[in-house]
Amino acid sequence: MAKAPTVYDVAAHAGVSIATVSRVLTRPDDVRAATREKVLASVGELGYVPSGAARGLAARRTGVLGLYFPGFDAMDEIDDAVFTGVDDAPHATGAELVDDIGGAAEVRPLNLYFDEVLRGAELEAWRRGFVLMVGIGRGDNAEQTVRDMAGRVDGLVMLAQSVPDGVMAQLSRRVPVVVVAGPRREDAYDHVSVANTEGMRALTEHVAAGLEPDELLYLSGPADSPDDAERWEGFCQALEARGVDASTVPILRGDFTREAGRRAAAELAAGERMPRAIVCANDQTALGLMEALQARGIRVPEDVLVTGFDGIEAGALATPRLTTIRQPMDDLGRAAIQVMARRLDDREQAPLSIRLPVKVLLRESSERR
Amino acid sequence: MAKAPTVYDVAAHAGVSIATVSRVLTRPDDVRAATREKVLASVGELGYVPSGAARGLAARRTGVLGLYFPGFDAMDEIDDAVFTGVDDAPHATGAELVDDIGGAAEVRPLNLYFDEVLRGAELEAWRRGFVLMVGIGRGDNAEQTVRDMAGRVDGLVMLAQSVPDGVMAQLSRRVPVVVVAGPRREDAYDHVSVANTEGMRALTEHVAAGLEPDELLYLSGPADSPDDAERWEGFCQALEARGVDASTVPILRGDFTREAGRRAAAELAAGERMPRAIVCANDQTALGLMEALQARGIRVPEDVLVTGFDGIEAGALATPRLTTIRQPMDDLGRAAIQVMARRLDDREQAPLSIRLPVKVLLRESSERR
DNA sequence: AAACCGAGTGTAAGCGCATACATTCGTGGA
DNA sequence: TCCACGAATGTATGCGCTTACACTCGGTTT
Repeated sequence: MAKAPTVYDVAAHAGVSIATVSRVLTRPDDVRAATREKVLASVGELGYVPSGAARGLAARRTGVLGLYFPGFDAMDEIDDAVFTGVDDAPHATGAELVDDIGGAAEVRPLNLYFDEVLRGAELEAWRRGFVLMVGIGRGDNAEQTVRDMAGRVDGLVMLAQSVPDGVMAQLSRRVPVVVVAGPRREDAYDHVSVANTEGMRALTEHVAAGLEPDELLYLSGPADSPDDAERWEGFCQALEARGVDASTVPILRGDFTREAGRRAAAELAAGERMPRAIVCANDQTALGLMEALQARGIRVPEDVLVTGFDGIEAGALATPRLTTIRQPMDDLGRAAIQVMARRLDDREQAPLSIRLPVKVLLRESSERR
Repeated sequence: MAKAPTVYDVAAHAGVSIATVSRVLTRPDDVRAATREKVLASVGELGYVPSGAARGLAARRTGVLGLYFPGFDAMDEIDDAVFTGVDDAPHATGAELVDDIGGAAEVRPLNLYFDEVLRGAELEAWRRGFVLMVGIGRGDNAEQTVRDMAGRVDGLVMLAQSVPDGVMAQLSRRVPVVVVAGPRREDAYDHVSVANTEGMRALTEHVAAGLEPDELLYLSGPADSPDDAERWEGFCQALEARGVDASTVPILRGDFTREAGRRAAAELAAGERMPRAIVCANDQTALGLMEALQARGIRVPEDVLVTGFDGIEAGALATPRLTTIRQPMDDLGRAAIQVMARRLDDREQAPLSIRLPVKVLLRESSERR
């Protein structure tokens, strides 16, 4: 790795000017075939790889799109404490036998979310000749991370609420910003989200059919989640379409974790009566709830119907399988990149707001018997 | 988004030279406190975000690390066909009710692999002040993708076998390369992998204890997989340590898919006798095998023990829960970045080869009753 | 008081490419 | 044969930074 060759080296080697080398690499058709071959041969021989930095600087476009997610601080601190890594154990190797006595792994929903959106975004970016840069906000320099990214990309796709509004406004002065999964809001950004409200409304209409309002229970997510707000809105719409005042329906506040579902089960078991159907704001909570209910001898769906939201794999593997709403997370990522591409084509057009449809998956956990 | 401010704008606004602005941003301690405050105020006021391209070009370091994986071509073509996206349905929204009659989703192992490694790598990169760029090789311009990345990063972490050796050699002339999960091999690159062999050896010793060689069966992966080769090696070692010639053990060749497990079950059911224990080269295959065996009335583990390799979540949710080997994929990503950081510190040091330990998770699918 | 010193700041030279513009080449028509 | 004109190539500039080096200035040292 002595010293990477530059355009100058290639030009000299091929006996042409650097402009010709550059053209061969960016618009090959502008160069005579014979010249092109000569240059390409030199490129191959020297192992020339153009500098992205120089390209970006000269062309004022980097060909890179950024994908930024907020992270959970707590999770990373735990990881830090456990990990020893290369320096501590350079020769660590071997295998340890462990009697795994079970307890389902707590899957972190945001991660799954992240994974799928990322995959979709990467695919679409690739199709359009972009490279993806990913960043997860962490700790108090989260803002620094996203600023860094903003300086290196042609456009920034951000999960909603991942940075303060003021910061986002500043970043958007430098690069176009597409907001993913945010609340419906009138602002200057392009938005891509899923039909949270419509999905929950359809599911609720199905599940609550024939039930009195007080036979229902809504197990919510954290109060500051726009996702939860939209789902709750859908829940309310379904009831109000039947002329029911949604505020009469009992609600239990959770936080999207499995544990929240377990707590809710405990609370319900201790109370005087059990609802006939429990609509949960996400799958993790619904799974925790089912598990804890069943542990107390309460049957799903015979005694109580349970539904979730997200469509995580564990829901399909649970017993009974969990009725839920599948969000097309990978499409979310793809759509975000598509919207970004459109924005980069024409920076003046009015902000776009895309809403992707969801699928309500009816499974055994909500089956009337 | 009129025109992004540059150092010159900030310098003029703060009444200093561009060198001072640059210093405030890169080595704040070299600047008098009063000056620093003045500059930072201007930065804030103007919403200045430094250009990564210019920085990279001038400093000869980009602060970006690349993570490159090969992809499955087939998978992406399918996605393409299905996806409509923004342009086709700009106002698509709503919810569709679907009776989900089941059939476990086929989880694509490489994706999970990718997700976890990525997560670990991102975490470690962040801790060290790097940003991550991700790329998945696809189609015939896969080489172009990775070349592009190489031009934009300070170092490239690549999954083994993702590009031809020649290409990798060329790339490594430009940036340091760390190979993840590759075969043990003497070459000029840094390597990070998991203890495939040791893990499979430990598991086999446990499972095969007290069994005759012909009561065993090995259900392998594809012939060209270095992972499979290493696992097979561990399997053999375990037997040979007991003085058994591993070549006398029956073997069935699969390809890491669930379907391969189902096929194997059919084949075994049609044959004259059933082994007492089946060691599979990965979890997907093991799960497909268990499922198809049980569908034929063959009980696991009462009639036959089954083990996997990977530690995917579905294995913990299966009935019975699948004995397997958990690879620390996220640690793999983290270690790769650590090794890269070390390499960037000193480019002359001898190539490192790290091997991370695995955990053998003993669960019900291999429990003697 | 002269010479010296170091902290703080400014000046200017690139980094490696894309591209506007200038120049040369090749070709066909007169 | 010569000229015109488009195609192919070369020249030169600047993208927005970092950084080596030069410079200023107040405070020491002798």
